[in-house]
Amino acid sequence: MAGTGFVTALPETVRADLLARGQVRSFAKGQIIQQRGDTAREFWYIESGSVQIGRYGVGGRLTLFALLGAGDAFGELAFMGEFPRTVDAIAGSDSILIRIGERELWSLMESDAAVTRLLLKTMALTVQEAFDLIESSRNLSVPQKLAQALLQLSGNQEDGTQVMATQQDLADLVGVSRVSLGKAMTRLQVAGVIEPGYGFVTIRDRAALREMGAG
Amino acid sequence: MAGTGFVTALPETVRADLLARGQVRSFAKGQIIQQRGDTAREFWYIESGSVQIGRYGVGGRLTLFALLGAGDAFGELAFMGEFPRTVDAIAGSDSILIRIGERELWSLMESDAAVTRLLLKTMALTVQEAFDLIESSRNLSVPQKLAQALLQLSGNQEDGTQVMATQQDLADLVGVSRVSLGKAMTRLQVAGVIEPGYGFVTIRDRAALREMGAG
DNA sequence: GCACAAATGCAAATAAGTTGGCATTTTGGT
DNA sequence: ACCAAAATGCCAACTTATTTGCATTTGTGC
Repeated sequence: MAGTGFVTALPETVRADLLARGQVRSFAKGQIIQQRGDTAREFWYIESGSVQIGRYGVGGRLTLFALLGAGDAFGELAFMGEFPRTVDAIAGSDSILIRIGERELWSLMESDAAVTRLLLKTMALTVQEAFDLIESSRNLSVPQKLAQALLQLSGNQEDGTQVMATQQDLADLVGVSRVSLGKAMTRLQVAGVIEPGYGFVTIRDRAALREMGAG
Repeated sequence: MAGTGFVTALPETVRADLLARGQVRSFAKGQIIQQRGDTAREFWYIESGSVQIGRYGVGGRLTLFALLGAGDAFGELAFMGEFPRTVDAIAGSDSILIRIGERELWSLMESDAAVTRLLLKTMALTVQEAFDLIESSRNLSVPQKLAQALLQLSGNQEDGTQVMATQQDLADLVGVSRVSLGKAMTRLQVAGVIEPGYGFVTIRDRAALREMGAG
């Protein structure tokens, strides 16, 4: 369980607060949680399941910015920016989310300065990771980009973790075709750092993966 | 004069405050204003000149995130995020900047809530534009990307404005080789929407440019 | 106005990725 | 155990962009 790091996981203390104040919502796989243009300013915490953050362009073309997992949160963007949502959020699998409304979040921020600081820091981090994504998408080969994506998706787990994502998911995230991603996958496999599965990828050697992503 | 919109221009009232509290610094073309890893948390306002925001990777490879101009500001990122700079800032031409230190900015934020809100909104906007950049870099052709970049760089000026940037600058910003950018430039030229110059580009038809960038 | 640096123009070879289509494998449900 | 859907593997033609190298133009400083 871990996101791309795009929205960092919240500390336990904050999580408890959110669970207490928020409402539980469940979403079926593929269901839309929010879409571009929504004016509702809500904050979401992922209790279980996974959420895809991206944009559906013309022609059904999908641009993924992040694959979030349990423990991740999202929605601080429209909240801070005071403008409509500019990204779509879709349940990547059957998921249970905690919804925190605008008012609840404000009061939470007031009652606990740590929450505010966290949101700010999170947003700043988001910018950095967006920059990282831009930089890597320009200067790295597909295998390298895949290596980085898998590192992020596997969080800080030990070797042997499974990243639950199809090759299509990863392709949308990395920004290449499924064909190219498949080839990159094979490259990483023969290098012995990962083991492809059906709907998931097993991380064999994080250290080597990190090395490939940097090179 | 206008930036990519990455960091929106500040309102006049705030500008006056900054000028009053900040220190004037001048930088020669090519001079480094800040670089990755710097721990100083400063906020900069561009009085005149231009600033390149990006990263110098291995092999001297440059990834530009924004070309800022007079009226733009930058530096709120490390400020909010409370971590070292993760981008380089370099004077694109002889420039005069106003430096606002960490303490001054804090007091400014306290004395005027509008400043805080502005910084937040600016940062949220930055994220959105970073997402825009990612999306367009994946789904658009080079001419389309160039059209978008030129639109941003020309701000809201009327037709006939000159964007001061070399083809190499634009290539680094758009994320393609100079050759590819040159071709795209020609395409836009024959379409009659721009007129390339030596070190600058004249915007002939913003409406048409917008249309090309979207298609 | 001359020399030099910077910026642009151009072309062929090369590399990388996409597209579209189809076959194969795996999984979950009945 | 079987079937349908989902995911993966694979191929060839095509498109796009990069690389390398050099020529030409434009601007700047003496």
